[in-house]
Amino acid sequence: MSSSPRITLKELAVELGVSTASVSNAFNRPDQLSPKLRERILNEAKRLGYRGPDAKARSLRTGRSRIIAVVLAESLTYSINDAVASELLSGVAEVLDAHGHTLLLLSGRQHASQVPGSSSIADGYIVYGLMPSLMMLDELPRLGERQLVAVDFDLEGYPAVHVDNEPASYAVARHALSARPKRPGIINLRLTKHPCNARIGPDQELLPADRTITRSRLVGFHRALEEQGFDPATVPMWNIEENTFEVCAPVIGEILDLPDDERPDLLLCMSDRIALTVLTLAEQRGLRVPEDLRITGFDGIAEGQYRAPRLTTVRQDSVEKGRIAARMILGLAPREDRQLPTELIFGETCP
Amino acid sequence: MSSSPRITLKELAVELGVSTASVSNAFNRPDQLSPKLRERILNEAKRLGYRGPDAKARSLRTGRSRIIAVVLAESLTYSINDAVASELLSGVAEVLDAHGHTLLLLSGRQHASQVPGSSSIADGYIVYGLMPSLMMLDELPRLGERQLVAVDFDLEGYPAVHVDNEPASYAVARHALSARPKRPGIINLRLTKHPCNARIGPDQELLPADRTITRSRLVGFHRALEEQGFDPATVPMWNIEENTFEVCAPVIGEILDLPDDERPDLLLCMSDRIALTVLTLAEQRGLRVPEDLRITGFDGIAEGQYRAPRLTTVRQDSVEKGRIAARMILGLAPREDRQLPTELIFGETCP
DNA sequence: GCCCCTAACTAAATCGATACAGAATCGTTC
DNA sequence: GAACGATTCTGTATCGATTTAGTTAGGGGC
Repeated sequence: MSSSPRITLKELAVELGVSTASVSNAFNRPDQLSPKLRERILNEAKRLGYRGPDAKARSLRTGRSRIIAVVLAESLTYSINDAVASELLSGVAEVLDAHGHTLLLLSGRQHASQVPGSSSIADGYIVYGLMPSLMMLDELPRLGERQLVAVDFDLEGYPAVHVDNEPASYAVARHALSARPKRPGIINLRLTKHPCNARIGPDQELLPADRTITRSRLVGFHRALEEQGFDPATVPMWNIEENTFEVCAPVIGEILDLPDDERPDLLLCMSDRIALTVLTLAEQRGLRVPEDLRITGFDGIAEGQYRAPRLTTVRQDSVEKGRIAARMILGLAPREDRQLPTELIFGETCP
Repeated sequence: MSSSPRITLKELAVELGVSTASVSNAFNRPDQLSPKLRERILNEAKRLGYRGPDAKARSLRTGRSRIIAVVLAESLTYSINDAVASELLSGVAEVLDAHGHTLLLLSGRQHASQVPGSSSIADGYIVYGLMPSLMMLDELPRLGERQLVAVDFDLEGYPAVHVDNEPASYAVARHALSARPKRPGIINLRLTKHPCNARIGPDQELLPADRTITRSRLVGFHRALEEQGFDPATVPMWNIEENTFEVCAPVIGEILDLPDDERPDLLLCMSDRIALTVLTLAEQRGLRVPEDLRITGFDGIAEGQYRAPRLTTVRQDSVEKGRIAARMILGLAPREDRQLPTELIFGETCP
């Protein structure tokens, strides 16, 4: 209502003839002053329209803001819409909410180009799936030691929350290969060092296995392939840069339009979004799933289980990942690497 | 890396033998000092691991934080998962992102119980669907004048962003009634002044029509009903307190379990979530849609259009609502009430 | 060589609170 | 009534930057 120059704690103190300390205490530590004075202060505050201690000043003085930031690899818009990312956010939000903290969303992209340090208002950072490349290596030393948790990637010196990507992708690939497909193929997600939205040639440099989840998933796929007598080096791979239909579709279209004797009859996909896009485009082309083409995903998003055929995939509990990361950042859980179990889902896209 | 006591701008200035003003300028106004000095400062900053100006201190001094808060009526967890709310967020995020702002998520519930003013760190507030009841009337005077935009409800003195709820619900109801159902019913969403998750009796007090969108929707339904010769007072109504399957299901179960001659053969629902729950539960009971039961929704969420039968509903562009609200808060659009158009979708649940 | 103007830099006030150490007040107890 | 401890309250340094007004240095014109 009143847009008049905001009144400050000090002015309120002068008005009442008490010290600023008492006014501060009236709001923050009721036990430090008499109930009578406290009430007088609170009444006068209400009368003058004092909004309570200014959060900016308080956070400067105390060093804490009760804000936890989630730094997202992709744009905010993407992350809010992406099923997996929003599950993570939901888990984080649940814990923060319960402990009186609020959630600040930062996109890794923007983060990079912005004025350095613009983000340091939060008490802690949950970094989700940021590539270790990018600006992160420059940017991260800015953050203190105990205020960062990595999710779905590894970062030297900070705790990370993962699922067991390698065993999980091994398991799903092993299951898929048990049907003895002739021409398996792999569709990766953000696996190459440099952006690449196409087939991966032999000379393409990949991200290191010990830092990124997608590389771990590939290791699992390869292990299963080898076990079944395939030479992983000869199994065709494609790379997708962004986990959206729009970005996936062209690459997948090319795969499906290969001549019959070159087109894979099994596609191991690194995300459900990719797998669902394969499914949609395959159906459009009149390919039968799973007869002509078997498909597996990774994530276990709801959308994959609604429609028929249901996706064969690995379910990971992203909500729980978010909860754990949030608890770590709030100091409610030990700050140590965590690896969550996954669950194989047998759908109809690869029975 | 270094968890050592963070270095400050002042210490950096002392180290370099220059004034704090120059260091500040080196980061904020390159044109205010010689390139040579600037480079020297930046190098030394990097060497000492100075993270750039502290955001807390800066925001206190400048009065701006480049943070915009979205205050959500429900819990954060709910809002992130809810299709409509997350569309809104996505629109907000898109604009904020493009203009170098970040997004803080606050839940209206928490907001109420927390220390007053705890939220005032943001430069502006987009309040989404908060009930005018609750604590809002107490809490809001805390906020300044030009830093608030209401979405999907009205608040004296602040601009609001809506869709044309009354005409839209009139249109969908009119369409539904053209099939001449015998026993129409209405399932409302958060319409009663006091919580009520059951049938609404004649003595229940409803929220005022001029402030809440659900009440406007009811007005539209009633107008269509009257036009078709029904007395709105005799048309049964139920109320749902939270737009989730779990909360909807019991109430809807009761409706569907009514004896055949009492069970509505048309249910006008105030959200797609409600309508989809009706659809699911009706199918479970072996009711035929639309033969035994016609259903209409409101929102136009994707989920309603994937499955068969597709939902007959009204599509509102929540992403655009978010964009507009964000532009208003950033001062990129005039601060005035906006009413967005909707689109009637003819699905199979009420052909 | 002198004056003046611009560019480069600095000193110090300020943003709005919190929290420490210490002062005043009060009621007990001996 | 003096001594004492607990309670209540105050004065002031401090958090880490930004910004205004002002000072110094450098360069051009005559």
